[in-house]
Amino acid sequence: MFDLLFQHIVKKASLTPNELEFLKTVFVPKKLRKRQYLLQEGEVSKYMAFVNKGCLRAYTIDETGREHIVLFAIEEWWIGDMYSYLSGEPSTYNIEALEDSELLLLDRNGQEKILQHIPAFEKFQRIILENNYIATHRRINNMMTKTAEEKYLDFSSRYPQIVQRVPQHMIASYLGITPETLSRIRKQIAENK
Amino acid sequence: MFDLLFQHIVKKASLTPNELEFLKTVFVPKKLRKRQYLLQEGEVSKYMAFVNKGCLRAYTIDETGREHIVLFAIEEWWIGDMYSYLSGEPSTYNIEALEDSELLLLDRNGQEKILQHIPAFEKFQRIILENNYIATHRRINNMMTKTAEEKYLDFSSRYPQIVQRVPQHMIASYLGITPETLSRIRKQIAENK
DNA sequence: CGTCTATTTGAATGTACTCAAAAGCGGTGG
DNA sequence: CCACCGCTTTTGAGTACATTCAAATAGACG
Repeated sequence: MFDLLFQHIVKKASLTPNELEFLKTVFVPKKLRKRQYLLQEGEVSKYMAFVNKGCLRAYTIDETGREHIVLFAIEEWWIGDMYSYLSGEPSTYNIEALEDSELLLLDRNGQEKILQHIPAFEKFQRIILENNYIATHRRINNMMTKTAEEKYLDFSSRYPQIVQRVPQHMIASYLGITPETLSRIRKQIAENK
Repeated sequence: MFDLLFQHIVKKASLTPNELEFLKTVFVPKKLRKRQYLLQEGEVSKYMAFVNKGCLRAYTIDETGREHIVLFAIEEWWIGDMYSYLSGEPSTYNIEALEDSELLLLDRNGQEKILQHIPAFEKFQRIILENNYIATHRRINNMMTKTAEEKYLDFSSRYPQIVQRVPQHMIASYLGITPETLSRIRKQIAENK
Protein backbone atom coordinates (compact mmCIF):
# COMPACT_ATOMS: atom_id res chain seq x y z
CA MET A 1 0.00 0.00 0.00
CA PHE A 2 2.81 2.43 0.83
CA ASP A 3 5.30 1.37 -1.81
CA LEU A 4 4.36 3.97 -4.38
CA LEU A 5 4.22 6.78 -1.82
CA PHE A 6 7.66 5.87 -0.55
CA GLN A 7 9.14 5.76 -4.03
CA HIS A 8 7.50 9.06 -4.73
CA ILE A 9 8.96 10.70 -1.65
CA VAL A 10 12.49 9.36 -1.84
CA LYS A 11 12.72 10.60 -5.42
CA LYS A 12 12.52 14.10 -4.01
CA ALA A 13 14.08 13.94 -0.54
CA SER A 14 16.08 11.21 1.17
CA LEU A 15 14.41 9.71 4.22
CA THR A 16 15.72 6.98 6.50
CA PRO A 17 13.89 3.64 6.76
CA ASN A 18 12.74 4.66 10.21
CA GLU A 19 11.30 7.86 8.93
CA LEU A 20 9.45 6.03 6.17
CA GLU A 21 8.09 3.62 8.74
CA PHE A 22 6.80 6.57 10.72
CA LEU A 23 4.85 7.82 7.73
CA LYS A 24 2.74 4.67 7.85
CA THR A 25 1.32 5.79 11.17
CA VAL A 26 0.22 9.11 9.74
CA PHE A 27 -1.27 8.54 6.30
CA VAL A 28 -4.77 7.08 6.30
CA PRO A 29 -5.69 4.68 3.50
CA LYS A 30 -9.01 5.18 1.80
CA LYS A 31 -10.72 3.35 -1.04
CA LEU A 32 -13.12 4.99 -3.40
CA ARG A 33 -15.34 3.29 -5.94
CA LYS A 34 -15.88 4.75 -9.35
CA ARG A 35 -18.26 7.70 -9.14
CA GLN A 36 -17.78 8.13 -5.39
CA TYR A 37 -16.73 11.53 -4.12
CA LEU A 38 -13.73 12.44 -2.04
CA LEU A 39 -15.05 15.97 -1.62
CA GLN A 40 -18.21 17.84 -2.51
CA GLU A 41 -18.75 21.53 -3.00
CA GLY A 42 -19.38 23.23 0.33
CA GLU A 43 -17.36 20.77 2.40
CA VAL A 44 -13.99 21.60 3.87
CA SER A 45 -11.11 19.75 2.24
CA LYS A 46 -9.61 18.20 5.35
CA TYR A 47 -7.09 16.10 3.45
CA MET A 48 -4.61 16.18 0.68
CA ALA A 49 -4.78 12.81 -1.02
CA PHE A 50 -1.99 10.84 -2.61
CA VAL A 51 -3.26 8.58 -5.36
CA ASN A 52 -1.89 5.09 -4.91
CA LYS A 53 -4.15 3.62 -7.53
CA GLY A 54 -6.92 4.92 -9.75
CA CYS A 55 -7.97 8.15 -11.32
CA LEU A 56 -9.91 11.18 -10.09
CA ARG A 57 -11.04 14.57 -11.24
CA ALA A 58 -11.70 17.87 -9.48
CA TYR A 59 -14.30 20.09 -11.06
CA THR A 60 -16.44 23.15 -10.45
CA ILE A 61 -19.94 23.95 -11.60
CA ASP A 62 -20.56 27.46 -12.92
CA GLU A 63 -23.68 29.63 -12.71
CA THR A 64 -25.03 28.16 -15.95
CA GLY A 65 -24.66 24.63 -14.60
CA ARG A 66 -21.67 23.63 -16.68
CA GLU A 67 -18.88 21.54 -15.25
CA HIS A 68 -15.28 22.69 -15.60
CA ILE A 69 -12.57 20.23 -14.79
CA VAL A 70 -9.81 21.82 -12.77
CA LEU A 71 -7.48 18.89 -12.31
CA PHE A 72 -7.04 15.20 -12.98
CA ALA A 73 -5.04 12.90 -10.75
CA ILE A 74 -3.70 9.41 -11.38
CA GLU A 75 -1.17 7.23 -9.59
CA GLU A 76 1.55 9.18 -7.81
CA TRP A 77 -0.29 12.49 -7.99
CA TRP A 78 -1.79 14.52 -5.21
CA ILE A 79 -5.31 15.81 -5.24
CA GLY A 80 -7.34 18.08 -2.97
CA ASP A 81 -8.38 21.69 -2.72
CA MET A 82 -5.23 23.20 -1.32
CA TYR A 83 -6.97 26.44 -0.50
CA SER A 84 -9.70 24.84 1.52
CA TYR A 85 -7.17 22.51 3.13
CA LEU A 86 -5.00 25.39 4.28
CA SER A 87 -7.64 27.90 5.19
CA GLY A 88 -10.41 25.70 6.51
CA GLU A 89 -12.91 27.47 4.26
CA PRO A 90 -15.49 25.40 2.35
CA SER A 91 -14.35 24.20 -1.02
CA THR A 92 -15.87 25.15 -4.35
CA TYR A 93 -14.63 21.91 -5.90
CA ASN A 94 -16.07 18.46 -6.34
CA ILE A 95 -13.60 15.61 -6.38
CA GLU A 96 -14.85 12.39 -7.89
CA ALA A 97 -13.27 9.02 -8.59
CA LEU A 98 -13.32 8.18 -12.30
CA GLU A 99 -12.12 4.65 -11.52
CA ASP A 100 -12.01 2.54 -8.39
CA SER A 101 -9.20 4.21 -6.49
CA GLU A 102 -6.93 3.84 -3.48
CA LEU A 103 -5.84 6.97 -1.72
CA LEU A 104 -3.56 7.83 1.16
CA LEU A 105 -4.92 10.78 3.08
CA LEU A 106 -2.87 13.33 4.95
CA ASP A 107 -4.55 15.87 7.21
CA ARG A 108 -3.07 19.04 8.70
CA ASN A 109 -2.43 17.28 11.96
CA GLY A 110 -0.57 14.47 10.28
CA GLN A 111 1.39 16.93 8.24
CA GLU A 112 2.47 18.78 11.38
CA LYS A 113 3.53 15.54 13.02
CA ILE A 114 5.62 14.57 10.04
CA LEU A 115 7.33 17.93 9.90
CA GLN A 116 8.25 17.63 13.57
CA HIS A 117 9.65 14.14 13.22
CA ILE A 118 11.17 14.35 9.75
CA PRO A 119 12.91 17.62 8.86
CA ALA A 120 13.66 16.36 5.33
CA PHE A 121 9.93 16.27 4.63
CA GLU A 122 9.99 20.03 4.34
CA LYS A 123 12.10 19.73 1.21
CA PHE A 124 9.72 17.19 -0.24
CA GLN A 125 6.79 19.52 0.36
CA ARG A 126 8.60 22.44 -1.17
CA ILE A 127 9.24 20.47 -4.34
CA ILE A 128 5.60 19.48 -4.58
CA LEU A 129 4.62 23.12 -4.25
CA GLU A 130 7.13 24.16 -6.90
CA ASN A 131 5.86 21.59 -9.36
CA ASN A 132 2.35 22.70 -8.67
CA TYR A 133 3.31 26.30 -9.26
CA ILE A 134 4.96 25.46 -12.56
CA ALA A 135 2.08 23.33 -13.81
CA THR A 136 -0.45 25.98 -12.88
CA HIS A 137 1.42 28.76 -14.59
CA ARG A 138 2.01 26.68 -17.67
CA ARG A 139 -1.70 26.05 -17.78
CA ILE A 140 -2.50 29.75 -17.63
CA ASN A 141 0.00 30.39 -20.35
CA ASN A 142 -1.48 27.67 -22.53
CA MET A 143 -5.01 28.92 -22.03
CA MET A 144 -3.96 32.42 -22.98
CA THR A 145 -1.79 31.81 -25.97
CA LYS A 146 -2.60 28.49 -27.59
CA THR A 147 -5.24 27.38 -30.07
CA ALA A 148 -7.53 24.47 -29.21
CA GLU A 149 -5.36 22.12 -31.24
CA GLU A 150 -2.17 23.25 -29.55
CA LYS A 151 -3.79 22.89 -26.14
CA TYR A 152 -4.75 19.33 -26.94
CA LEU A 153 -1.37 18.41 -28.38
CA ASP A 154 0.41 19.86 -25.38
CA PHE A 155 -1.90 18.03 -23.02
CA SER A 156 -1.71 14.69 -24.77
CA SER A 157 2.05 14.74 -25.04
CA ARG A 158 2.41 15.77 -21.42
CA TYR A 159 -0.20 13.44 -19.96
CA PRO A 160 -0.64 10.56 -22.41
CA GLN A 161 -1.82 8.22 -19.63
CA ILE A 162 -4.70 10.52 -18.87
CA VAL A 163 -5.78 10.72 -22.49
CA GLN A 164 -5.98 6.93 -22.42
CA ARG A 165 -8.04 6.63 -19.30
CA VAL A 166 -10.41 9.56 -19.26
CA PRO A 167 -13.51 10.19 -21.41
CA GLN A 168 -12.85 12.60 -24.21
CA HIS A 169 -15.46 15.15 -23.19
CA MET A 170 -13.73 15.49 -19.83
CA ILE A 171 -10.47 16.32 -21.52
CA ALA A 172 -12.34 18.92 -23.54
CA SER A 173 -13.71 20.29 -20.28
CA TYR A 174 -10.21 20.46 -18.80
CA LEU A 175 -8.91 22.26 -21.87
CA GLY A 176 -11.81 24.70 -21.92
CA ILE A 177 -13.10 23.66 -25.35
CA THR A 178 -16.30 21.91 -26.45
CA PRO A 179 -16.44 18.14 -26.99
CA GLU A 180 -17.35 18.73 -30.64
CA THR A 181 -14.27 20.83 -31.21
CA LEU A 182 -12.05 18.22 -29.60
CA SER A 183 -13.59 15.50 -31.73
CA ARG A 184 -12.87 17.45 -34.90
CA ILE A 185 -9.33 18.22 -33.81
CA ARG A 186 -8.62 14.57 -33.17
CA LYS A 187 -10.03 13.63 -36.53
CA GLN A 188 -7.84 16.17 -38.25
CA ILE A 189 -4.74 15.04 -36.39
CA ALA A 190 -5.47 11.43 -37.34
CA GLU A 191 -5.89 12.37 -41.01
CA ASN A 192 -2.74 14.48 -41.28
CA LYS A 193 -0.31 11.72 -40.52
CA MET B 1 9.60 53.02 4.47
CA PHE B 2 8.34 50.08 6.51
CA ASP B 3 4.92 51.43 7.44
CA LEU B 4 3.01 49.79 4.63
CA LEU B 5 4.75 46.44 5.07
CA PHE B 6 3.95 46.44 8.78
CA GLN B 7 0.31 47.29 8.18
CA HIS B 8 0.20 44.57 5.58
CA ILE B 9 1.63 41.97 7.92
CA VAL B 10 -0.35 42.78 11.05
CA LYS B 11 -3.55 42.54 9.03
CA LYS B 12 -2.79 38.85 8.65
CA ALA B 13 -0.84 37.83 11.74
CA SER B 14 -0.21 39.67 14.98
CA LEU B 15 3.41 40.52 15.64
CA THR B 16 4.90 42.30 18.64
CA PRO B 17 6.62 45.67 18.22
CA ASN B 18 9.94 43.92 18.81
CA GLU B 19 9.26 41.45 16.08
CA LEU B 20 8.35 44.21 13.66
CA GLU B 21 11.55 46.00 14.57
CA PHE B 22 13.46 42.86 13.75
CA LEU B 23 11.97 42.76 10.26
CA LYS B 24 13.72 46.04 9.50
CA THR B 25 17.05 44.28 9.75
CA VAL B 26 16.05 41.66 7.20
CA PHE B 27 14.19 43.36 4.37
CA VAL B 28 16.38 45.28 1.95
CA PRO B 29 14.98 48.47 0.40
CA LYS B 30 15.44 48.94 -3.32
CA LYS B 31 14.37 51.71 -5.66
CA LEU B 32 13.60 51.16 -9.29
CA ARG B 33 13.05 53.79 -11.93
CA LYS B 34 10.38 53.42 -14.54
CA ARG B 35 11.48 50.90 -17.17
CA GLN B 36 14.18 49.40 -14.95
CA TYR B 37 14.14 45.66 -14.36
CA LEU B 38 13.97 43.78 -11.10
CA LEU B 39 14.57 40.51 -12.91
CA GLN B 40 15.39 39.43 -16.44
CA GLU B 41 14.77 36.14 -18.14
CA GLY B 42 17.56 33.70 -17.40
CA GLU B 43 18.45 35.17 -14.01
CA VAL B 44 17.58 33.48 -10.76
CA SER B 45 14.90 35.26 -8.77
CA LYS B 46 16.77 35.66 -5.50
CA TYR B 47 14.11 37.81 -3.88
CA MET B 48 10.44 38.12 -3.36
CA ALA B 49 9.65 41.82 -3.45
CA PHE B 50 7.05 43.70 -1.46
CA VAL B 51 5.87 46.79 -3.31
CA ASN B 52 5.96 49.79 -1.00
CA LYS B 53 5.33 52.24 -3.81
CA GLY B 54 4.94 52.03 -7.55
CA CYS B 55 3.80 49.53 -10.11
CA LEU B 56 5.47 46.60 -11.87
CA ARG B 57 4.70 43.85 -14.30
CA ALA B 58 6.02 40.33 -14.82
CA TYR B 59 5.92 39.03 -18.37
CA THR B 60 7.19 36.27 -20.62
CA ILE B 61 8.14 36.37 -24.28
CA ASP B 62 6.92 33.48 -26.42
CA GLU B 63 8.56 31.81 -29.45
CA THR B 64 6.91 34.28 -31.81
CA GLY B 65 8.30 37.22 -29.84
CA ARG B 66 5.05 38.29 -28.21
CA GLU B 67 4.92 39.46 -24.64
CA HIS B 68 2.43 37.94 -22.23
CA ILE B 69 1.87 39.66 -18.94
CA VAL B 70 1.73 37.20 -16.09
CA LEU B 71 1.19 39.51 -13.17
CA PHE B 72 0.92 43.13 -12.15
CA ALA B 73 1.91 44.41 -8.74
CA ILE B 74 1.14 47.69 -7.03
CA GLU B 75 1.44 48.91 -3.45
CA GLU B 76 1.06 46.16 -0.86
CA TRP B 77 1.49 43.33 -3.35
CA TRP B 78 4.31 40.87 -3.67
CA ILE B 79 6.12 40.19 -6.89
CA GLY B 80 8.78 37.73 -7.98
CA ASP B 81 9.05 34.36 -9.67
CA MET B 82 8.17 32.07 -6.81
CA TYR B 83 9.35 29.01 -8.70
CA SER B 84 12.78 30.40 -9.41
CA TYR B 85 12.97 31.81 -5.89
CA LEU B 86 12.23 28.43 -4.32
CA SER B 87 14.13 26.17 -6.68
CA GLY B 88 17.10 28.31 -7.63
CA GLU B 89 16.44 27.62 -11.31
CA PRO B 90 16.68 30.49 -13.81
CA SER B 91 13.48 32.40 -14.31
CA THR B 92 11.51 32.64 -17.54
CA TYR B 93 10.02 35.95 -16.44
CA ASN B 94 10.98 39.56 -16.88
CA ILE B 95 9.94 41.92 -14.12
CA GLU B 96 9.89 45.58 -15.05
CA ALA B 97 8.89 48.73 -13.20
CA LEU B 98 6.05 50.56 -14.94
CA GLU B 99 6.49 53.51 -12.60
CA ASP B 100 9.28 54.66 -10.32
CA SER B 101 8.98 52.14 -7.51
CA GLU B 102 10.16 51.36 -4.01
CA LEU B 103 10.52 47.72 -3.05
CA LEU B 104 11.43 45.77 0.04
CA LEU B 105 13.35 42.65 -0.85
CA LEU B 106 13.32 39.41 1.07
CA ASP B 107 15.74 36.62 0.19
CA ARG B 108 15.66 33.00 1.30
CA ASN B 109 18.16 33.68 3.99
CA GLY B 110 16.17 36.53 5.38
CA GLN B 111 13.03 34.46 5.23
CA GLU B 112 14.70 31.69 7.23
CA LYS B 113 15.89 34.18 9.84
CA ILE B 114 12.42 35.59 10.24
CA LEU B 115 10.84 32.18 10.63
CA GLN B 116 13.34 31.32 13.36
CA HIS B 117 12.75 34.55 15.28
CA ILE B 118 9.06 35.05 14.65
CA PRO B 119 6.87 31.96 14.69
CA ALA B 120 3.77 33.98 13.80
CA PHE B 121 5.35 34.79 10.46
CA GLU B 122 4.52 31.30 9.30
CA LYS B 123 0.84 32.12 9.47
CA PHE B 124 1.40 35.28 7.49
CA GLN B 125 3.21 33.33 4.80
CA ARG B 126 0.51 30.71 4.66
CA ILE B 127 -2.12 33.36 4.07
CA ILE B 128 -0.10 34.89 1.27
CA LEU B 129 0.19 31.49 -0.36
CA GLU B 130 -3.53 30.86 0.01
CA ASN B 131 -4.42 34.16 -1.59
CA ASN B 132 -2.01 33.43 -4.38
CA TYR B 133 -3.56 30.03 -4.90
CA ILE B 134 -7.05 31.49 -5.05
CA ALA B 135 -6.12 34.26 -7.45
CA THR B 136 -4.31 31.85 -9.73
CA HIS B 137 -7.18 29.41 -9.86
CA ARG B 138 -9.69 32.14 -10.42
CA ARG B 139 -7.58 33.30 -13.29
CA ILE B 140 -7.55 29.86 -14.88
CA ASN B 141 -11.29 29.66 -14.43
CA ASN B 142 -11.78 33.06 -16.02
CA MET B 143 -9.58 32.22 -18.96
CA MET B 144 -11.48 29.01 -19.55
CA THR B 145 -15.03 30.11 -19.16
CA LYS B 146 -15.37 33.81 -19.77
CA THR B 147 -15.71 35.93 -22.90
CA ALA B 148 -13.27 38.76 -23.54
CA GLU B 149 -15.82 41.24 -22.21
CA GLU B 150 -16.42 39.26 -19.04
CA LYS B 151 -12.70 38.91 -18.47
CA TYR B 152 -12.28 42.65 -18.70
CA LEU B 153 -15.25 43.43 -16.47
CA ASP B 154 -14.04 40.98 -13.86
CA PHE B 155 -10.55 42.41 -13.99
CA SER B 156 -11.60 46.03 -13.85
CA SER B 157 -13.97 45.52 -10.95
CA ARG B 158 -11.40 43.50 -9.06
CA TYR B 159 -8.40 45.70 -9.77
CA PRO B 160 -9.71 49.16 -10.61
CA GLN B 161 -6.46 50.80 -9.49
CA ILE B 162 -4.52 48.83 -12.05
CA VAL B 163 -6.87 49.79 -14.85
CA GLN B 164 -6.17 53.40 -13.93
CA ARG B 165 -2.43 53.14 -13.91
CA VAL B 166 -1.46 50.69 -16.60
CA PRO B 167 -1.54 51.15 -20.40
CA GLN B 168 -4.52 49.49 -21.99
CA HIS B 169 -2.56 47.19 -24.25
CA MET B 170 -0.87 45.70 -21.19
CA ILE B 171 -4.22 44.89 -19.67
CA ALA B 172 -5.15 43.22 -22.94
CA SER B 173 -1.93 41.24 -22.72
CA TYR B 174 -2.75 40.16 -19.17
CA LEU B 175 -6.24 39.09 -20.21
CA GLY B 176 -4.96 37.22 -23.25
CA ILE B 177 -6.86 39.33 -25.78
CA THR B 178 -5.68 41.76 -28.47
CA PRO B 179 -5.48 45.51 -27.83
CA GLU B 180 -7.98 46.05 -30.65
CA THR B 181 -10.52 43.77 -29.03
CA LEU B 182 -10.11 45.49 -25.69
CA SER B 183 -10.57 48.87 -27.29
CA ARG B 184 -13.82 47.74 -28.91
CA ILE B 185 -15.06 46.21 -25.68
CA ARG B 186 -14.44 49.41 -23.78
CA LYS B 187 -16.23 51.42 -26.42
CA GLN B 188 -19.22 49.13 -26.25
CA ILE B 189 -19.34 49.24 -22.46
CA ALA B 190 -19.21 53.04 -22.55
CA GLU B 191 -22.05 53.20 -25.08
CA ASN B 192 -24.36 50.79 -23.28
CA LYS B 193 -24.74 52.83 -20.14
C1' DC C 1 -30.72 -6.92 -26.00
C1' DG C 2 -32.08 -2.34 -24.97
C1' DT C 3 -31.11 2.00 -23.01
C1' DC C 4 -28.32 5.64 -21.94
C1' DT C 5 -24.33 8.20 -22.74
C1' DA C 6 -20.35 9.51 -25.57
C1' DT C 7 -18.65 10.67 -29.92
C1' DT C 8 -18.96 12.14 -34.53
C1' DT C 9 -20.63 14.87 -38.31
C1' DG C 10 -22.99 18.79 -40.51
C1' DA C 11 -24.56 23.52 -41.10
C1' DA C 12 -24.99 28.06 -39.50
C1' DT C 13 -23.38 31.57 -36.37
C1' DG C 14 -20.52 34.45 -33.62
C1' DT C 15 -16.60 36.04 -31.30
C1' DA C 16 -12.20 37.47 -31.50
C1' DC C 17 -8.23 37.94 -34.58
C1' DT C 18 -5.29 39.96 -38.32
C1' DC C 19 -3.88 43.57 -41.07
C1' DA C 20 -4.11 48.29 -42.24
C1' DA C 21 -4.72 52.97 -41.45
C1' DA C 22 -6.28 57.03 -38.92
C1' DA C 23 -6.63 59.63 -34.75
C1' DG C 24 -5.07 60.75 -30.22
C1' DC C 25 -1.69 61.57 -26.70
C1' DG C 26 2.61 62.41 -24.27
C1' DG C 27 7.21 63.28 -23.92
C1' DT C 28 11.33 65.63 -25.68
C1' DG C 29 14.24 68.80 -27.84
C1' DG C 30 14.75 72.94 -30.19
C1' DC D 1 6.50 76.71 -24.76
C1' DC D 2 5.40 74.75 -28.82
C1' DA D 3 6.09 71.45 -32.60
C1' DC D 4 7.21 67.17 -33.76
C1' DC D 5 7.91 62.22 -33.28
C1' DG D 6 6.78 57.88 -31.56
C1' DC D 7 3.79 55.12 -29.26
C1' DT D 8 -1.02 54.00 -27.91
C1' DT D 9 -5.66 53.68 -28.97
C1' DT D 10 -9.34 53.61 -32.13
C1' DT D 11 -11.77 52.27 -36.25
C1' DG D 12 -12.69 49.45 -40.38
C1' DA D 13 -12.88 45.35 -43.29
C1' DG D 14 -12.12 40.69 -44.00
C1' DT D 15 -11.09 36.16 -42.00
C1' DA D 16 -10.41 32.22 -39.03
C1' DC D 17 -11.38 29.52 -35.35
C1' DA D 18 -14.40 27.67 -32.22
C1' DT D 19 -19.20 27.53 -30.73
C1' DT D 20 -24.12 26.25 -30.92
C1' DC D 21 -27.76 23.37 -32.19
C1' DA D 22 -29.30 19.24 -34.29
C1' DA D 23 -29.03 14.67 -35.66
C1' DA D 24 -26.74 10.34 -36.59
C1' DT D 25 -23.62 6.78 -35.13
C1' DA D 26 -21.01 4.23 -31.91
C1' DG D 27 -20.04 2.29 -27.55
C1' DA D 28 -20.73 0.92 -22.62
C1' DC D 29 -23.33 -1.05 -18.99
C1' DG D 30 -26.85 -3.41 -16.70
